Amino acid sequence: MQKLFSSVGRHEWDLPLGYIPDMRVSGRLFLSDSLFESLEEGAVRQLANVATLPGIIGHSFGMPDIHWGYGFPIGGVAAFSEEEGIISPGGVGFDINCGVRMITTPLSVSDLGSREDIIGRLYQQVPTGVGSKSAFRLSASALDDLLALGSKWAVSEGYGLPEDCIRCEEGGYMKEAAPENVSEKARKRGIPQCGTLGSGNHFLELQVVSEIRDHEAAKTFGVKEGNVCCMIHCGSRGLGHQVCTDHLKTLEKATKKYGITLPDRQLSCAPLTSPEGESYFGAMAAAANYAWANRQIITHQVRTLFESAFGISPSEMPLVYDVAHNVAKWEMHTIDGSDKRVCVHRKGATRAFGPGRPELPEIYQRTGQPVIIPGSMGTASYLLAGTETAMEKTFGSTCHGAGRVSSRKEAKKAVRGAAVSADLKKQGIIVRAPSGDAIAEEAPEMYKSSDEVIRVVHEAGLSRIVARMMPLGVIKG
DNA sequence: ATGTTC
Repeated sequence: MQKLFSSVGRHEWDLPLGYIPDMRVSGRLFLSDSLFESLEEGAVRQLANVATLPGIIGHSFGMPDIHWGYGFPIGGVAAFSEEEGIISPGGVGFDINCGVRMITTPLSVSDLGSREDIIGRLYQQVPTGVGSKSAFRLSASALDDLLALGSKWAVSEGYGLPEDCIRCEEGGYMKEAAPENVSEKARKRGIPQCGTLGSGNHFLELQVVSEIRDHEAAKTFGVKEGNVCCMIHCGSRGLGHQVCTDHLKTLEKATKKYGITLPDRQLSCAPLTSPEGESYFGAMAAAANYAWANRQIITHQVRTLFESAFGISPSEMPLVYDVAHNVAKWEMHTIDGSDKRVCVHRKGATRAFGPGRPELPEIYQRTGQPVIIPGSMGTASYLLAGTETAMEKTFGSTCHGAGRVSSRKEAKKAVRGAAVSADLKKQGIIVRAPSGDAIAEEAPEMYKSSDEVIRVVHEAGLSRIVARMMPLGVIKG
């Protein structure tokens, strides 16, 4: 695959116009030589397919964790102009605003006591698994407020601290949310699931900060070596999935209506200025808000448990940041020397805004935004900072994690959950999940190393390593 | 990712 590309910088490669017909811009892939070995032809094809979409600006980008997805590659980034551009659910993903947040604690590993005990209590507190339901009751009118205001709604209901919201992208909610564009079916799925983790690679993990690489930024982010922290990775559950399904149907028709020709029907889309495009945007934003509220309520559950287990107050467990890695957003970017409003799709990619961006809270103005990249189960996670280079090269974007190397089906054939758990326990890592299969599918060896993906984004300048965290215990769906 | 195939 590598010979298709030309080198244009450190770990930076160009997929030229003409790889497939009708590309409007070239592809731009960030990858090391060793990661090229596992690059799928299908993902390259998808990178090129995205480059044919109307109104695309700059390049169709692939992050080093790129892999084959629905329509767009996972690890894909594309920005579209306000005038000519489109919006596509394939560029967001089914799990709208799947994302990650990180909370610090003042505890050291020895303060935790029995890891089995605390992980067991977290497992009881936070429902996990496919179709899991929350003890938390949400009325239909509360759901409307939640869809409009995300984390801000959750905090106003008492599930968090006021400063939590400013430590989320968008302040914890997208103002463009249009709850009225979320179907009854999606609402029905969403009502019982708020405050639940879901399944697959979603997790809640206790980690220890094992290494600090940038002491100044770590201090600003409130991260200390040897301290325990908590990482939460989840999304918009059945509600977001249903929003995607519903709008794919209308956008498939809209694609025809507006005379857009596509190399792949999974790229169904509509002009950003069309009623269909605007309707999806509003529904997507509402689903994104659901995901922020979901992560906020889970945060509250964790803080409540830690308060009773260790006697520490919620304010001693501040949020470092909350990042979205499946979403499309309006952002201002400098293009050919002038500021332009563009719609940036990040699908399995994380915003990595550098210092001085007005979207960032005052505390992170000098460092750039915290970028949270989870590892697979049992492997390191990273905290990084956004950079000026990301602003210049990738519309302020970086990777989102380590990609799979084996399918879920292959994983279940290859390993047994009990054996994976036993192996991790030998390393001192406790795992709780509703089924053995859930653990087998997520076994560390079924994923690429996050270390290599992180090395590429750091060396390419798309973000800067601040700290590395190792898992202590994890609950999975 | 997902009431794991309306």
